[in-house]
Amino acid sequence: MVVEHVASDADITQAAALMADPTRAAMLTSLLDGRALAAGELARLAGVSAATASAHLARLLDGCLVTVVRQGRHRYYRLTGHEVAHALESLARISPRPAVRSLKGARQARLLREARTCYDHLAGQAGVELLDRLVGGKCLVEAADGYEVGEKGERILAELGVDLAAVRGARRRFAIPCLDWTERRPHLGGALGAALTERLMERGWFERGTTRRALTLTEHGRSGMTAL
Amino acid sequence: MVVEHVASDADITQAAALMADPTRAAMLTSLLDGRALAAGELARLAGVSAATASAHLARLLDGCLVTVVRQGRHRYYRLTGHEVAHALESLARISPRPAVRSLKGARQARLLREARTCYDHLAGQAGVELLDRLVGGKCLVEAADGYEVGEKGERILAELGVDLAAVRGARRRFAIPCLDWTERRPHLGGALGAALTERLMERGWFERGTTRRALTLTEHGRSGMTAL
DNA sequence: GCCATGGTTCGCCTCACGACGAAGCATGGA
DNA sequence: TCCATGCTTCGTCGTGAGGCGAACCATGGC
Repeated sequence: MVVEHVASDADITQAAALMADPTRAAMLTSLLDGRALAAGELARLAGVSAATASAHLARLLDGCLVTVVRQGRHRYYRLTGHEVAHALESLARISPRPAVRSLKGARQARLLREARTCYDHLAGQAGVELLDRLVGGKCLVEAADGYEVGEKGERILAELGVDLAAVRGARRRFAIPCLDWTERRPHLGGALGAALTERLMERGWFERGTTRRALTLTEHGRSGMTAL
Repeated sequence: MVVEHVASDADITQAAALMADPTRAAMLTSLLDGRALAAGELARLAGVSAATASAHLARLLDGCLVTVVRQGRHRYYRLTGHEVAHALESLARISPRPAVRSLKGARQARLLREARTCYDHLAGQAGVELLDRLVGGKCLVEAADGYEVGEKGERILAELGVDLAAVRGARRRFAIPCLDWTERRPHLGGALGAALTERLMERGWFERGTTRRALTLTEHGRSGMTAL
């Protein structure tokens, strides 16, 4: 009899070891807001090669810290659940400085939930609302392969500056529902989602926050959104 | 710009790395109940040599996960604060099984708080109460070097089967206050604390729990305690 | 069917970490 | 003063984890 609490210890070391590597920690903290990110995106964020990232993601997957969803040729990784996020936060809270950062963190998380970019298109509460309004107003109609643009939609998108012909020409799915991981409902992804987001940014509907992927809906954007 | 959240990441990896090693995890979980344990005790619990344990403890100290108190030739290590305990618990909660164990853990922690052994003497609520009663009843009186036994004390200790002469002959401090890390008040340590605890166990005041260091105060013990 | 792109697998290298024994300090008791 | 004990420091060794490039699958668009 050498060690007590054997079972607990094993669990702790397994999870802790997965979080102990800088590369994996960068990946995990990037996923902290609940989004799902593609493997390549995570590799870029962590600053490692695709091969290295793949190995790390496989280990995180094996340790049940993340789950993966295949979507086309992408694999979207996401934290398994709030326990993982919770553990990451409690670890970050240890050492030098105390509670100050946690307030900032909570505020930042809230901002990210309100509106953010998901890779290159709008997500968060605002993203989900936008898709709701576009579909509800028959601007977009569900199609076999995502969404198609209705008559009213063509007019509105043109007004917003979206070049539909160019969007259709992109080497990319046209308009697809993308599951929003904080709202658990879809927002608009695909080439159209990206182009529309770009135009809305240009027209001042949103402003970039401190985190770069965090967005805030401006007054102008709010009135534009309700007018849809 | 490669990695976001740089500061957080660093903190996470540092703390996580310290918890990721099985030896350190064993030490940390042994300290989870808030006690302070001597370096040698931790080495034994983790199943490593004194040299190895020393190196690990130095790292834990450096990472601010534990603090140390020198007491004679012993060095008592203890978790820095509840954040550390919290992080350990949240890590243990990840992976395979969900909440079931946490209930068991909470129960066990409560049992340990009520009564336990601190190396070889009584600690926890019962340990603190015992010292309170012994001092309150003038069985023990404070001395320069801890406690001395009063007239009434000699009689009572004899009744309980404590061989005072033998205790005084031990190569060890006679009777000292030992800070109880869950109650934050002293219980009785030293040779007398150990001998008295041994006698009380023999007389059935306490029964060993599942964790071996956990004790439960029996009815017999309860009446004996109040009669002091 | 062909190419471009996103991910994974494979093989190799490096280096940091953990383990131990022996030796070195400190403390406390006789 | 001397010894026993508790813990740390030092030197050495072995293993394992992380990093990369190249080659290998899978998917989607033309």
